[in-house]
Amino acid sequence: MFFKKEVGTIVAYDKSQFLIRDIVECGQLFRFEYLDSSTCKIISKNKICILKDAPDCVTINCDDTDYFTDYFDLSVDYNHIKGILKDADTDKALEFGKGIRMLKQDPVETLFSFIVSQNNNIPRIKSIIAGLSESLGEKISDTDYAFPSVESLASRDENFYKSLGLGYRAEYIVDTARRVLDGFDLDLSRLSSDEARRRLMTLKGVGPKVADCILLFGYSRMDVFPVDTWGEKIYRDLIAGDASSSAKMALALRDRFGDLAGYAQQYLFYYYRNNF
DNA sequence: GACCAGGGCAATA
DNA sequence: TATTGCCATGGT
Repeated sequence: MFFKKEVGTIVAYDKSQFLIRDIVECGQLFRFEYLDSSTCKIISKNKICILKDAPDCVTINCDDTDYFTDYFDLSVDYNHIKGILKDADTDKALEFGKGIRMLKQDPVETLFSFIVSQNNNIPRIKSIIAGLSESLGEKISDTDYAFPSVESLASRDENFYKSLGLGYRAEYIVDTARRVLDGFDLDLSRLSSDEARRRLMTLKGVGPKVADCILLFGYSRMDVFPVDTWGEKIYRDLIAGDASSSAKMALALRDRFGDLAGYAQQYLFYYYRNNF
């Protein structure tokens, strides 16, 4: 155990496996904002936390310490996981992103966020999601808004989302919001990851890569390995010199890392994206 | 002013 | 089943 809960604060003591920068910049999260060089605000669903970096620890200020203890996956020892994943191919990535936590994000927020993410860059994804939240989300502080509910997302039409800069993804948001309201079951707990992936892919705007991101970040399915342009580079370096179809590359990478594929993917993605 | 971005869809073969 | 062109928009 490397954390302590107090009233309104969680203290994470082990900075060899908990670093603000690695957590927010490794590509899993879009709702964060640096307040100064050592302070960062994260909004998840309808909850806010403030992370502060200190010499020997990181403090997490929030109203709901139980929620964020789970959110930051604090009961898991990531140094143990890194020990299992460590080999000549992963060594540098594990060290580079040593402070990563796999955030347990809200399924609805993850679903819509990663529909927005397709063929898009991270700064623009962040600004679009901020716009969605400000225009449709519940106000939760003087300056902050919750991620919109499915009901509010379904209440607007395609033109509204185009005006927010969503482009051709506008219809995906409208269609998916209506599907969920119409009874699409977001409880995937009884399904295998392959079954869950197939079901998510019946939603418009959700293909193999986005489905894997939703499973990994929204459902804590660690046996998936989302493959995008960076995943392709990782495949070429670690598995084979030539690229294959994204489905086959994802399968090969899953096969290589097994139940820890999702962790491996995050360390490798973050390392590749910042070093190549 | 290209080129790219945490890709997916629909039309082809 | 596997490939190909297109898609809106803004960051770099």
